[in-house]
Amino acid sequence: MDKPHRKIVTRFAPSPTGFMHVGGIRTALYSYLWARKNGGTFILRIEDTDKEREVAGSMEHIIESLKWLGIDWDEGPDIGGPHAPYIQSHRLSLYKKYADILIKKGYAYPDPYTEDEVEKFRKEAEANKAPFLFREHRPKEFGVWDGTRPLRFKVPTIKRYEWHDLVFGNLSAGEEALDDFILIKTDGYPTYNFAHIVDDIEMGVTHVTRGQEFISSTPKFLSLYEALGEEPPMFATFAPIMADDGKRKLGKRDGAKDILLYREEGYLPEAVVNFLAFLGWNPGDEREILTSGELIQSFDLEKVQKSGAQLNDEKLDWINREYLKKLSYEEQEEYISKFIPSDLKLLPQYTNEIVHNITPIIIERISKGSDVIAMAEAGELSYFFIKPTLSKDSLFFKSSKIPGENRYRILADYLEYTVSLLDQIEEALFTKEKVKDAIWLYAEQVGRGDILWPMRYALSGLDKSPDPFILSEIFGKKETLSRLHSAISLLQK
RNA sequence: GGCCCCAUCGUCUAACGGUUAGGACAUCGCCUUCUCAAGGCGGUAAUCAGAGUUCGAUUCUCUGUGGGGUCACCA
Repeated sequence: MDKPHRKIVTRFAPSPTGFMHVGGIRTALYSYLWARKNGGTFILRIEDTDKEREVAGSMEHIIESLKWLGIDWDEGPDIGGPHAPYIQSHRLSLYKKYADILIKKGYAYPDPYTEDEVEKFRKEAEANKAPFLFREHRPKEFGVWDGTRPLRFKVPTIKRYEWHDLVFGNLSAGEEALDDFILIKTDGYPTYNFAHIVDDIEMGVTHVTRGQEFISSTPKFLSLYEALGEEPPMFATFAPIMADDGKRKLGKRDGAKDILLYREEGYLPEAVVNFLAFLGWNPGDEREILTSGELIQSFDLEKVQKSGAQLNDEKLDWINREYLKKLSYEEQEEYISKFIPSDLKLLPQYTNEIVHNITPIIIERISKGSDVIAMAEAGELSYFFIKPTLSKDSLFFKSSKIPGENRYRILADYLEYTVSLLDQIEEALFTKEKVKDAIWLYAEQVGRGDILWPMRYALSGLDKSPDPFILSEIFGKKETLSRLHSAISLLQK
């Protein structure tokens, strides 16, 4: 392995056509990790040469997405840099300069055909089941380009190209992959094919990371580098992230969602980064949870998977949970309070102390990234703040093991005795251990299910909830007894 | 249709040509002395098919099959 003598420069170059989803983010992440691993430069460049498809606000949205994930860049549209500007539409004179060089060298010419004529050629090729090649219709004489016609590249040599890709290894393509593509459109903007190469040359990009869809146009890029007399960069191509059925590249139609939605759903940025890094790469050992520092250290483009990977939401949930557990207590508290619905926050019962107390059990109960929201919506959080509305039927139903006409009175008696036991505990010592000790002997005698369920239900009002001991501790003695009394009086009616 | 690429448990993946094919998520079972969740322990589960090379193929070669990409004044 020879050491690179040039500083490594990578770039992420999205076009501002909407939000970022996992596919684009993963490409950005790999590019970023590679630059950071090698102490190189990571550039953010905006490729806005298609004014038709551009969506207003996309650039800001992309920047926000990357920042949320902690992916930062050394040069970019927001921070500038030695190769500014970093927005292609602000660099038109540069593309013109390169176009003139190509014209001078005889490697560019105005396309003499109308769009309809070109379309006809394309149809003919299709009818003959042959790939469409513009160069077969290349005019004998090149006219003078005045900007009213598209400027086309004249492929210098028609030959088979072979090149090395960091991910895919040795690749090659035949002559049919080579064609006279458009450099500058009639609207004056360069095409991606032209602009990205000019920029990569100008910005000194050493490693081009990109999606698999660009493999087949690589010979065109290579021949353009050749015509310009420039050394091409290293390529690292990534297989696409696949949709749920594993058969199609994940697209916005398949539910690929805005990466920022993950933030709203309660996923931590570190978890999303960890998850995406592992979608098509792994450190080669059995670690699954890697901090971004460890990711940078272990990352290797050559170990990136060649085949497309499917999104696995459950694994994301698991990773997110792991990160949630790693947060400090204060961070967990902050995280939880962000997801408590605002109407609950307006209640007089809502206090920082309660949030503080419920944090560990909420964290423990989160099984999905979006569970916090789900719990909030289902009112599962609210029982900490609002005294539950109980019904006699629920108590009866769940405690049906107690037979006979007197079951309500029996239950009430149980709860009364529970109250008397708890009442003996000092308020300051009202911990889950103490409560458990006090209740347990009694519960063993009476029947655990019979007594623990009504107690838990009286406290939470829910079928499924944390155990009654932890609930008692969180509510405190006063509130615990008050809730038990409410249940008793209901049963005595 | 031409060209290019890919192929290990359901999913993400590991394995100098020699491993009882490993791990993680999911799933199933047990434990965690009431529920749910979390946690602990354990189980089920894979080399696309067929040839060839080799003492020996997940690994190398070929063919087939399946899948993906591409053939724009989109990126």
